[in-house]
Amino acid sequence: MITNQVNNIVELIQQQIKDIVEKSIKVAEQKGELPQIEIPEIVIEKPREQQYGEFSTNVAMQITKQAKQPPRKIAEIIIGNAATEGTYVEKIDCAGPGFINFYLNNQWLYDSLKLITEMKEQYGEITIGKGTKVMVEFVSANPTGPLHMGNARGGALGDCIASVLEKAGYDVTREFYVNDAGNQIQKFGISLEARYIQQLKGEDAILFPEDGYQGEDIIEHAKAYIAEYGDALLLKESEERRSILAQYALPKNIERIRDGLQQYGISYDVWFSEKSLYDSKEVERTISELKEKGYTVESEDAIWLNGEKLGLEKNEVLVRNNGFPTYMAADIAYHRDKFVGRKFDWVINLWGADHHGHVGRMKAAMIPFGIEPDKLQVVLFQLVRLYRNGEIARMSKRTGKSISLTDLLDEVGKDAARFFFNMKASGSHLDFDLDLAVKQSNENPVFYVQYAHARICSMLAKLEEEGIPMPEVSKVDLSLLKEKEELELIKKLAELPEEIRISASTLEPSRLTRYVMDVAGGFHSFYSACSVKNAEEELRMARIELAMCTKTVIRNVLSILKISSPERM
RNA sequence: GUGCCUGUAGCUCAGCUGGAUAGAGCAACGGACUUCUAAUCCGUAGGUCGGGGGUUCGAAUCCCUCCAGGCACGCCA
Repeated sequence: MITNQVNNIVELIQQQIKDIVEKSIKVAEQKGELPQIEIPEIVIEKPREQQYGEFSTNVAMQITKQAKQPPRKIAEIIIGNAATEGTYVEKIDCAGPGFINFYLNNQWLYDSLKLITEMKEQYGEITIGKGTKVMVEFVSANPTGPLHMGNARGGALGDCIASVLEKAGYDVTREFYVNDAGNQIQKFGISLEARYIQQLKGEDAILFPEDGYQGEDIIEHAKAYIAEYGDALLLKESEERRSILAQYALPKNIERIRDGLQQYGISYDVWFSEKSLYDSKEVERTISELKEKGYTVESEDAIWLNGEKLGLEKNEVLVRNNGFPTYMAADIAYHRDKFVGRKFDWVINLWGADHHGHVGRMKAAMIPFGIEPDKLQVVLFQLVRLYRNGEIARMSKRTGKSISLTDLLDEVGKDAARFFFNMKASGSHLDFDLDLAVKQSNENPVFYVQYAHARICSMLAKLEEEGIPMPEVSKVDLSLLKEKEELELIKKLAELPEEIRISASTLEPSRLTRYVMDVAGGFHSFYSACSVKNAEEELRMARIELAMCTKTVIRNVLSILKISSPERM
């Protein structure tokens, strides 16, 4: 049944079932048992209850009106005409109000194990992306200070979304947009200047701007500059002084951000500079194009994006009355470049939920350039609350400052951080329990999963030590695996490609985190119910094969999440 | 005030393109280590799916309304 084309057995079976149903309906039409039916999209689902088989469909209920017969009757007719030869389907019956339930023979499970053994680290890879060029832009933190918890969640989410899309066959580019131009860089310079003067001439020498960056890191930059270059800037014009200080500190901050993300397991394909959009006149060009196409209005000495024409609630300023473009203008130019300049077919942005107001505007702003707005997709994630000792934690234990990504990594480590941020759907609020993340106990799901992997490794090592030969899949009789725990575990393993498919299409890698917890649980149950070492030789071989496949699946999922798979714990 | 997100077991969350008796982990309680790692396993208990209305053969899921929490409504980004 396995061919090189098949990499998702669950999908294959669902297709088989759809074919069975469609053909059966056609046959029934010919026999006159059913009138001509416009067959709807056949939905195959997994029944909650084991007793209802592996898959079920509700077509009989969907076509009740067309068939002019009660659903159970229709189901009986479909079952009566179903041809299951050459498929994994063993039995079909009808239950409840008219569900058609499909029971499979175990061969699909054994074939899945063979598939895992053949594909190894590639198991789980599918081709639904068909090489589509997709960009995932995430974190894109302001380089005016350290990375915070929002960046940490966005980083874990964005990176894992990118990985999942790669597994699903997309051509993925990870990008960081560096906001190295515009207002906040001005503010950065003003803040640095104030700290610089305060360092040299005392706290009261200059009033620190109310909307300046308050962080300690600004003071540290000022001190570092003075240590390196002294007080010569005091003699310069303010504007030049600010610019020099900003240009001094900015690269340092970007470097720190890069290092922090590297520690976190994230590396980007592209670091895209906002400033480059000004330097290349791309912002200007974008604004004139909007103007030419009639999407702008001018009033109060400013140039506005015509919101009404784009179905928006209000107009948005593109060029201020002082002649400087807004962030919005630069962002439109940036996204135009993603599609028009760099030819991405699909662009995914990860933004904190506080930016949700910006989503509709940006998508609409693509229309003037002939870009389908839905090609720009924004994944919003809710913000993070840290808990320590059962209370909201705002400050770092070590530094006393607000908790940065680096602090988090120091405190809980990369594995726990990435696991926890990917445990919940992006849209749900996240309470991050710092105590739990480092707890080495069964309360901590990271350890639960990693322990399953370590347990397999150690078991296999022990068997090898005792001189027990490792199996060759072609010689193993997998059909010996028929204990409940064995079958449950294999079923889980067989679902990986389907889990990847769903995670990719919903952009929810959290699904995989929960999946790998299930796999680990399945293994632990198998482990305590079925002895490998003490099984009769043939069975032992099959069980070793199952354990090795489990190891492969856990590794593959953890590697998507960029979490380590320890061999011993 | 307007818009968006969230509300499911004691806690943290799945399920939400409508389907069969609403699921999982943790916590609680009771069991299992002379046996391949007990960082584990097995079992028990736990629910007005925020409230109320509606649509439907059927609603946690769709519509309306109210309540609670978060966020956004800048010539900030």
